[in-house]
Amino acid sequence: MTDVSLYWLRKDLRLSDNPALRAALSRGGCTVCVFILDTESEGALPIGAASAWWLHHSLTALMNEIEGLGGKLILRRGPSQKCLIDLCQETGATAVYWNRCYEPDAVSRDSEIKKILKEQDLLVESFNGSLLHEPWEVQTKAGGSYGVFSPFWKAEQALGELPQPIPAPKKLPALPSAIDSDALEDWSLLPVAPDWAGGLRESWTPGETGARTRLAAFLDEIAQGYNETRNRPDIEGTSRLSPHLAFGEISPREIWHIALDRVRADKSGALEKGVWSFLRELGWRDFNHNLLFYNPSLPDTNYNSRFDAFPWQNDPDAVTAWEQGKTGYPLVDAGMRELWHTGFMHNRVRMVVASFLIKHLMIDWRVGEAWFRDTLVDADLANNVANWQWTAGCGADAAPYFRIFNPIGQGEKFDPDGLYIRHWVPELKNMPTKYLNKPWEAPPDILKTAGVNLGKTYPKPIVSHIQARNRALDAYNDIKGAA
DNA sequence: TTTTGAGTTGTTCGA
DNA sequence: GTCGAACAACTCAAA
Repeated sequence: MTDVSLYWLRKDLRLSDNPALRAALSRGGCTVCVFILDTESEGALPIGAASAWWLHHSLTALMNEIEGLGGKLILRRGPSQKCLIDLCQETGATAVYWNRCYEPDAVSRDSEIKKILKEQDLLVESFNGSLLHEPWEVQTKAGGSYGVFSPFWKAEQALGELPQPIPAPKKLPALPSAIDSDALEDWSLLPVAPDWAGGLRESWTPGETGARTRLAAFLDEIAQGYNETRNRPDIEGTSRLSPHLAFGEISPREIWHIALDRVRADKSGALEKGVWSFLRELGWRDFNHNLLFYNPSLPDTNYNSRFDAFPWQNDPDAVTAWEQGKTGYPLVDAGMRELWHTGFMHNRVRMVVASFLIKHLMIDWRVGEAWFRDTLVDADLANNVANWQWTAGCGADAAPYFRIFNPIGQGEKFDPDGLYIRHWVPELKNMPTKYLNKPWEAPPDILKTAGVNLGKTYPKPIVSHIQARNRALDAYNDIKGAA
């Protein structure tokens, strides 16, 4: 009679550099891999439609990988705790392993499950499979948690070398007997009618192999110029690894090692600067998870309570215009349409559209956060919430409030030839570059030649930039002295 | 305990 | 067109 171990997958849909999987396998005997679709546990967030699409394809890729190694991925749906207990009974498992999650609801759920399973005399172990360093590893000299990025990053780097990645297993033991598994198709993670996923299919390859290909392409072609190209939505200048990271298809520690190995092998030294800027973004990812871990109310509460008095506007029409990419500001609209079409938006444009919603429209950052979480393939609570609060000015280490992005200037600066705007806002594609970001200033004959009829073929701006800017500055001024 | 230096991503205005 | 300063003080983290 061999021991059976359970490996519970969550945000770690990969075989490489997987400490929980290694622990389960190293116990010998048989390892049952299970993914649970949990929409019922306390605090379980409804998964966004774009993320659901990604999850479906990531699980498909993972199932193929596992079967290729002789194993099987078991799918179950229901409250995590019940599914795990059922599976232990069905398989006779005596140990359960997982890689840790850090969101408040996941932490409390997992702690409870660990306690219950241990009470049943099961061996339970959890690991870090998702962060460079876990929140409690990076501490101030006084033993507290960091609220400012720079010292956090400095302290994190001072922790020393990260362990080498764990190689993927060469084979996975077949299960001794048949174990019930849901069919992935029955989870209905894909859109049926209408099938809006065409843009996603063209843009992405979910799964561990897709993640590695993306990283390799980034290091080969993009990393060297990353410092400059990262700000350009009109060119492929970023890594686009965020959804792969969000689902744990590649570990940040493995990215770290692969990238730094490339820097060391590069005699010219041209890669170093870009790669370090990129790795710093992994530091931000850790920082955001750290913030959420120590501030569990971050998703719905201003980190800086002074903003509790901010006069957010209730304006459903403005929100709809923003969501649909019909604000009349071409860069904002391009970004929102890219998001809707591909489940992604370039980082520079995310800042512009977020600033626009919060400051020009004075809509509560939580409204934008919810929309992003529902539509982004890389939707991640910690990153999303921390970045929205940062933009609003109420977050940790936040942007100063008077930093209000000018949607016109940002377009002229970072999409200088208008390629990005013309792609996502095709009704403006014949506008001369000079007026592309401000079609309302174009003379009538230019508009006519470009086939643009403002208010008909493309909206007039829903707010005036200068008036909206001044209104936002006034509102900030009003809450300045608030407690 | 007090002091000190520093702090992702911008815009506007006036010289 | 380019450049520096103003925009706000406040809080964090370390010495």
